Amino acid sequence: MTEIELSTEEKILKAAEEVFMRDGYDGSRMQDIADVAGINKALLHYYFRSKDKLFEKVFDAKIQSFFPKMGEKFSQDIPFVDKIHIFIEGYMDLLLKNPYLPLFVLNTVNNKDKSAFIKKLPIELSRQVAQSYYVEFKKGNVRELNPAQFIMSLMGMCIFPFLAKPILLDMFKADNDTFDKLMEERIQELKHYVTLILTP
Amino acid sequence: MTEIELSTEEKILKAAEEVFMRDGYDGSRMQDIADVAGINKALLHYYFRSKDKLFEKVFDAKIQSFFPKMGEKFSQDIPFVDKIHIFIEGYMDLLLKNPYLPLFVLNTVNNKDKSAFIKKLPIELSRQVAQSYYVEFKKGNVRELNPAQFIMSLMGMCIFPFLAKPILLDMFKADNDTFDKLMEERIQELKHYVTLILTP
DNA sequence: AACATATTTAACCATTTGGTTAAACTTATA
DNA sequence: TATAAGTTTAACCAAATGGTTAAATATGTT
Repeated sequence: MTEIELSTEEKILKAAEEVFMRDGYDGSRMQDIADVAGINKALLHYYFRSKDKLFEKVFDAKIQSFFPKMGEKFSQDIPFVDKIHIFIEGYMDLLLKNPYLPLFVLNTVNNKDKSAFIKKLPIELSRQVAQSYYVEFKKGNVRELNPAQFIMSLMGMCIFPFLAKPILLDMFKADNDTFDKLMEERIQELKHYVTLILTP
Repeated sequence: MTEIELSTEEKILKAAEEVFMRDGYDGSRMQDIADVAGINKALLHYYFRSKDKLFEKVFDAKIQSFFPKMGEKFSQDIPFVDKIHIFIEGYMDLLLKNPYLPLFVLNTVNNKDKSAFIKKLPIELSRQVAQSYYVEFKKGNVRELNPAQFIMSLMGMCIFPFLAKPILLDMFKADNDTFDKLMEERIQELKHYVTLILTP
């Protein structure tokens, strides 16, 4: 295990990500972030002027690391159902590596002071999916449905377990590993569901 | 329109519900709740000793008003698919009347200081659904699947649009009424989806 | 070495916030 | 009407919190 020395700026961003993800914007304390980063509070304000600025940096970084990967998938010239299967695999994989991200993003867009952050989300992606659906529908390869409703369902099915994770852990008396295994299983189950929904 | 004079306690609970739902626990201010209730802060502490106590009262009241109605539905002796259809109708209806509730509950159970609140949720309901599924599966009336995965999907499909509402409003350039109509439509669409998933 | 620049810290400040106190006002009841 | 109990308020308090300042310490450059 080679210890790589992070720069102070990187240490701060890493700590801020951890704390903001765990405690939310309002629940996070600058002192807390400083402690986790192993520095003091004034240094935090030296690097990132304010809590708001720091939060925006963290949010941007997470979004950038998360969504772009998804976009490419839909450019490929393969059947719509296969695209959705690939989406499910890729998305669930990202969620397994970033289990707190959904609540983080949803809280941000629902926060009265942070609703402008909606503009940072890749909403074109959903249009891409809808367009891709219609192409395939005209070919008679998929059942008739409202693509907007389908996308909401798809997202909901993928994301929900991560939002409700504490409830599920309690319900199944499970630990993190068991949860991850359940999510791995889930990938197959969801692929099955969407096939049933989409196949004419 | 007959104006009904609410008691101070009722006014406080109503205001607290509004503020906690909108701003979350950490984002809510006792002064804010007092203002909305049209009283002053000391009176708030006279009726409900602390922010924590008040929050718990609001949480309990919302949970009580929300979940019990769902339980009865599964006692009826009708086909499993019909039970799920009735669940979708009832649940979406409750969500339309309480659009902020999902984020409120999910934030609460994910909050490090509030995870004990998980115990207040009706997790037996999901066991009831699972049991109901197996009875029907033995009769060969439903496809083979993992009921836990199915329930997560069902909940996710119902809840997700309400969590992502600000994003959807922006995406569709829609207002609240349009959103509600989209959700009414969604009831039929979801009933269709679960039929496809469950029918052998 | 000398100088400038970047980094780090302890001490401090103003505001916000949950919560308290003591006094005043209502209401009902003996 | 006197008294007790419940209700309401203004003023206050201590702790927490985001943010600032000025001085100290490294680091690199000439």
